[in-house]
Amino acid sequence: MGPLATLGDVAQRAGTSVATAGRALGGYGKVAAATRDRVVAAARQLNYHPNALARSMKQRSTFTIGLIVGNICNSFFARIVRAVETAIMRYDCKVIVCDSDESVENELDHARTLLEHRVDGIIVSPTASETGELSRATKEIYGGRMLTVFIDRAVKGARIPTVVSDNVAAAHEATTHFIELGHKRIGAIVGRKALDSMTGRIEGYRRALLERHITFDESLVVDAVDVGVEAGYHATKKLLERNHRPTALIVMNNLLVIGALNALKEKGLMIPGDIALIGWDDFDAAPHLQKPLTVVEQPADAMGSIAAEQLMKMRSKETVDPSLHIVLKSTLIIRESSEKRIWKKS
Amino acid sequence: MGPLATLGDVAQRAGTSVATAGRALGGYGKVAAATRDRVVAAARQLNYHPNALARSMKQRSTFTIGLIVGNICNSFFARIVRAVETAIMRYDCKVIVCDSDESVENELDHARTLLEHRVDGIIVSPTASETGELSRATKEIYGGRMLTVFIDRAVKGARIPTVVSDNVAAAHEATTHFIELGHKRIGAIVGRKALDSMTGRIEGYRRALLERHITFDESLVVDAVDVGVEAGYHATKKLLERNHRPTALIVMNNLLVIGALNALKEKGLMIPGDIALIGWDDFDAAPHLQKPLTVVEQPADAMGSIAAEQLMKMRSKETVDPSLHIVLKSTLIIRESSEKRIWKKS
DNA sequence: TTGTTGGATGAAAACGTTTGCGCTCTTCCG
DNA sequence: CGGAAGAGCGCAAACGTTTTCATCCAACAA
Repeated sequence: MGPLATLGDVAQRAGTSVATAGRALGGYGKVAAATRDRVVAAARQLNYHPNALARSMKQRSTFTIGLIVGNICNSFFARIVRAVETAIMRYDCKVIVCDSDESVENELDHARTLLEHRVDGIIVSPTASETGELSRATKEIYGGRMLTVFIDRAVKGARIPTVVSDNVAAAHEATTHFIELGHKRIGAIVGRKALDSMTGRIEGYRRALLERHITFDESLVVDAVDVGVEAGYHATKKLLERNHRPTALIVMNNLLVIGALNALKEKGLMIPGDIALIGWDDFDAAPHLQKPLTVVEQPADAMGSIAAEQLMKMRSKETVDPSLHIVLKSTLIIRESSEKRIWKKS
Repeated sequence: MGPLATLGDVAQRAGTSVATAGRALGGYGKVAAATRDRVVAAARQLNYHPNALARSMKQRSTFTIGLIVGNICNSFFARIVRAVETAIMRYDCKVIVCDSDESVENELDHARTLLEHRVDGIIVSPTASETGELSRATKEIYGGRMLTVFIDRAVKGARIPTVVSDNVAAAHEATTHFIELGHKRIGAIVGRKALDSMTGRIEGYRRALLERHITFDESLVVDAVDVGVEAGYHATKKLLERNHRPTALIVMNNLLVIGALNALKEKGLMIPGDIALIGWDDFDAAPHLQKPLTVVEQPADAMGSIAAEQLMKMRSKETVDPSLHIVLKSTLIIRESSEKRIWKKS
């Protein structure tokens, strides 16, 4: 199981210098056809595989980018990962995927590691929403030395290109949809209030209410604090145990909505009879739920590939305006969980 | 945005040699406390981040492993990814996740790339089931030069440690469950027949039938050829259009079952009244489907962490029997999609 | 005083590539 | 035939670490 063959070994076997062997295999510089053949044959015999570390050191580029997402088990992020990978592949680059588990600390750890590995750039769905929380990071890593693109979430005050979906508009549309169905008490479960994407969604929700002259009741908006199934369950339960229960509920994240379903089932509430429901981010099983789920669908694929392309632009020295915000439209997919119902006098 | 600070820069600023600076920051060798402080201060001022490439070159270890899975969007694999990551983290290693998209070609491309990056080892859910198909790969990469552990699927004839779940037993249990409910015509949708995991599941299904003296009807087993939602849809449709439709259906993969649901809905068939259903791999939404879905749940977390630990053992020169097969038990989670029903005389 | 430790340091060699430079040799033009 | 051009190739210097080895110096025992 000895050590791997090196360029030196190949050169020796082919009877050339290391330089020529490198040129023959690497496709740079000039080599005679006959020499190239000898080298290639030798390489095959020795099972030669170039050492990417050494190459990267010399070339000062790793042809690798990093991608830090909140939680790979969230299908929204999984789709982003795939989209970024396929987009990046076209530039002959690789992607290192990291999972921050929605913790600022992990996120920075990963960012640091990626920096140490000298990736050419990173795409991050930032866990914090204010530069304050990651001030050292922004100086040290994001935008300091590292080409960075933010995805899914913006960071206030950071001068970094960002690709997001239009959370305000989407929440506005979802809320209006409920209002037009006659709902007046509309609850909202948000992930972490502090996340930029979440504040946008709350804002859209608020605006839609005000527009239709419904007072914005702070107590109907519950912060699940965490972004996960468990958190969604507890937040929903808390909301349902209020004395005057909402007739409709918008759950602003993929995993939270599962938790919400758990809570609703436990309470024996019917959808949409007792309470109507809108989730965030579509998923394969959504049309097959007991009541097919109405969702706000974010363009995950487009977000991923556009972010990747921005990063590749920056990598090729094309300057990209650091205050660039690309905002993509979400769409409301209406299914039965928010369908019309007959109102008993309330 | 100039180049990153190097150890040389730090040494110069601290007034020491490169060697001492390295010792101070790297925690190896002996340094006087005072010197260390000077170096650390200098490093902080210069925002020094060690170059992992250079370090790895010298140390001949990257503290990184590769993980190649079939499809990151399949929640079963997503869970494996997470499990491997958390397990590997305990060894101060990183994980590079690759998505083979269930194609042998992509898988080998990724394996080669990982080899070039000199990862310390790889965990692979192999796309092919026979050494034949990846003969070059097994020589060049898996088991050739690279520490390898297979996960989820075994490869016949490959002498490589493998962690799988007991597919035969699980399929046997699921099928028997159906038989005990009175079903006699039980259909099966498999992913790619050639996949080792799939042959195991078919075998378990077959044995259960024979045990109860039900003839094994080849035409009830449909190979979806691909492992994806679309493939599941087409395969199920094909099966349903047979003249004598089955009364129960086992769908042996996470994504296929969604496709099956699509097909069933399109045909207007009720679950379990018209056709009972068992899926493979649990998912968050499964209990909330129109009819909560009975599934075979594989221990994805355990598989991931055990595979990781095996690999780490091998990495630390501990010899691991290459024919080691670790087989973990799956469990049948019974929900309503396979519940008892009243039989009209058939 | 002298010899012996041993801790702290620096010089320099590796790790495996890529690449600038210079050398040789052929070819081709005037 | 003289000389320019340029293809083909090798030497050696990088890239930024870690590590071996030698050196220096203080401390200490004889």
